[in-house]
Amino acid sequence: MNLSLPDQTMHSSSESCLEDDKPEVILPCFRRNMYEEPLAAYSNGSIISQLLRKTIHNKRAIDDNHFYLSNSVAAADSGQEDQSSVSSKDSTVEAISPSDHVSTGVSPEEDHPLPDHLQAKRARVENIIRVMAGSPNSRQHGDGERCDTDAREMREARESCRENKRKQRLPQHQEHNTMGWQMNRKPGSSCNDNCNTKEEECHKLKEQLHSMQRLLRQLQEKFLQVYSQEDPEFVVREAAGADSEHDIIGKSTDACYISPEEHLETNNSTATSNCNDRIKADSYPMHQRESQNLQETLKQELSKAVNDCIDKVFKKVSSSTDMDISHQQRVCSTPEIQISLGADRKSLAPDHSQAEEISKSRSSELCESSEAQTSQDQTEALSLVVRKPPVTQVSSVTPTVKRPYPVHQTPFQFSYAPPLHESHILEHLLKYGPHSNFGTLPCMPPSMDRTSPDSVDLSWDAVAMRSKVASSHFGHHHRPSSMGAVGVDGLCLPHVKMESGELQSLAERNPYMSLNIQEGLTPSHLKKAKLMFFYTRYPSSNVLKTFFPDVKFNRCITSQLIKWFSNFREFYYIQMEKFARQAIAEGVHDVKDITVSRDSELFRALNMHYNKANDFHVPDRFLEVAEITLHEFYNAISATKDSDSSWKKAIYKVICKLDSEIPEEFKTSSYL
DNA sequence: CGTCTGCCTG
DNA sequence: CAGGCAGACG
Repeated sequence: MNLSLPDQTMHSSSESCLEDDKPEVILPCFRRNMYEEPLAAYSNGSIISQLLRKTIHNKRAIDDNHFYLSNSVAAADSGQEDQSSVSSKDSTVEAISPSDHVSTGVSPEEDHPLPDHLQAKRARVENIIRVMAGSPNSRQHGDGERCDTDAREMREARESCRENKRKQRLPQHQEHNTMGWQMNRKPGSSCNDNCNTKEEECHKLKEQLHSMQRLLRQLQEKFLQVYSQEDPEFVVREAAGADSEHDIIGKSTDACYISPEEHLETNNSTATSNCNDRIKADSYPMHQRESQNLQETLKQELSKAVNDCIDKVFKKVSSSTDMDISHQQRVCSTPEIQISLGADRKSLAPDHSQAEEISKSRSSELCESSEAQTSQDQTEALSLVVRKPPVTQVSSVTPTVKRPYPVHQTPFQFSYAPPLHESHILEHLLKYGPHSNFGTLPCMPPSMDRTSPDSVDLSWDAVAMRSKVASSHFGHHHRPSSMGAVGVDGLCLPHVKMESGELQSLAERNPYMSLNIQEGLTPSHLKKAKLMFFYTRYPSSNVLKTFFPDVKFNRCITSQLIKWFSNFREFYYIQMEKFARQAIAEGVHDVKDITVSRDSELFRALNMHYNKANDFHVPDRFLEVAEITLHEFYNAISATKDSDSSWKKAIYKVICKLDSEIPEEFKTSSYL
C-alpha cells in the first residue's frame, strides 16, 4: 500500500533529523533506536547531561524493559539481529544517523530488570505492533536462518521504513515474542510452519493495520476539512499520516491534538473504537490470554489517550480565559500531549519545505513514540541541554535554529508506559528546572536556548505564557515561520485561525521568533524596553519587532512600545534639563566641568528609572550619551535658547543620532 | 491619510 | 505609564 510513501517519509524525516540535529541535537527519530540513542547521547553529552540522563534513564529503564522481554535474549540475539537488520536499517536511513550507529549493540535495558509481567506485556504489545508493521526482522530473528529468505522478501516488500528504529532493536525481543506465540499456537510446528503462520498473521495484521490507517486518514481528513484550510500544514500532515502505516496510534493521537474540540470528540471516539476492534482482530491468532491482555492494554491506553486529548481540548475551549497559561503549560507538559512534540520539532525546525515530510514522519513517529518516546525524548532533551549550555551572553546569534527547549521532547506517552509520564516530567524538571517554559521551547533561537536553561528568562516567558492569545498564536504563527517553529502548534494547541499575516511575516523575517508570542506587553517587556533604552532612545518599529520576538505585533502593541520609549525619553530629557539647570544654578561655567559618571546623581536617577533592580550593567556608551545630552541642555539653557518653544528639538536631533546597537542578547525573548 | 513624535495631563 | 491631542512627515 503505502509502502513507498512511508519510506519516503521516514527517510525524509530521519534525514532531516539527522541533518538538523547534527551532533549536538540528537533528534530522536522516534522509531529508531530509541533504546540505543540514550547511550549514544551519553557519549556525546556532557557530564551533567549524562548525570541527568542517568536519572531519567533509570526511570525509563522500567519502561524499556517492558518492551524487551529479557536482556539476555537481547544480548544473545543482538549480534545476529544487528547484522540482519543492518540492511533494513541502512535502507531506512537510520543507519545514516551518527547517533544510531553509536547505539547499536548496547541497550539501555540491560541495566534494568523488570517485572516479568510487565515485560511480557510490553513484549506482546511490541510484538503485535511489529507484526502489523510486517517487520521482516521479527521473523528472521524469530525463525532463524531458515526463514531468512522469507524474511528478506518480506523485508524488501515492506522495505520499510516502518521497521525503523524500533525494529532494529526489536528483533531481539521480537524473537522472543514471536516464538512464544508460535509455541502456544503450534507447539510442534517447525520453523517453516512458523514462518508460514507468521506470514499469515502478518498479512492479517497488515490488513487490519491498513484498515486502521484508512480510518485514521478519514479522521484526519475530516479534521483537515475543518481546520486545514487555514493551515496548509495540516494537509500535509494528513497526507503523511495516511501514508505512514506505522503509527496508527500515533496518528490517532496526532489527530486528536490537531483536531479541534468537537470533531475530536466524535472522531476520536470512532477512531478509538476502530482501533480497538482492529486490535482485537489482530490478536485473535494469538493466544487467548495474550490477546486479551493485549486488547485490554491497548484499549485502555487508547481510550486513555483519547480521553486525555478530549479532556484537554475541552478544557481549553471551556476556559477560554484560563486556558492561557496554565492550560498551555499543562498541555505541553502533559505526557500525552507531548507526543508529537519531539517529532514536530524535528520536522518543523528543518524547514518549511520539509513540512510535508515532517508531518508524515511525525505521524509515524508518533506511533513508535509510545515506545521510543522515553529514550528518544530524553536523548534529545539531554543533548540539547548539554549543548546549549551557557552560551555567552553576547552571542553571535546564529541563524540556525537549534532545537528549542526540549520541554516537549517527550513524545507522546501513549499507552504502554504510563509510568513514564511522571518520569518525563521529572526529567523535564531536572533538565530545565521548574521554570522551563514550554512556550519558548520549540522555536527558541540559539540565544534563547542558552538563556532559558538558566532560567534567566523565566519571568519573561512565564509572563508571556500568561498572555491569553499566546496559546492560540503559538502554533499558527510559528509554523509558517521559517524558523522552524516547530510543531507544537498542531499538537498541543488547537488550531486557531491566523489572525493576521503580521506575525507570520514577522516570524519569517525574524529568526528569533519564539513560540511564546503573545498579544500583550508584559511587565517583563517593559523592563526589557527600559534596558534597551540604554542603547537606543529612538528605536524604530522594526527594531522593536526584532527585539521583541515574543510579542505579537499589531498597531496597538507597536504604539504602546513606541509610547514607552517616548515616555522614557520624556523622563530622560526632563532629568537632563533638570540637571543642566541645576549645574547652571550651581555656577558651573564650563561645560567640561559637567560630567556624567556612574556616581553622578543624574546617573543614579536614570538608573533608578530604567534599571531599578540595578541588575543590569549600564553600558558606558549610555553615560557618554547622557553627558552629551546634558551638555546640550546646558549649552542651550546657557544660551537662553530655552525661551524658544521648540528649543529642545535641536537637542533631540543630536541625541537621536547617538543610538547604539542593541546587543543580540536582547533579541532573545527570554532576555532578562 | 496614517504614522510617528512630543507635549500635556491624569 | 497611558490617553489625548496636535504637529510633522511621506
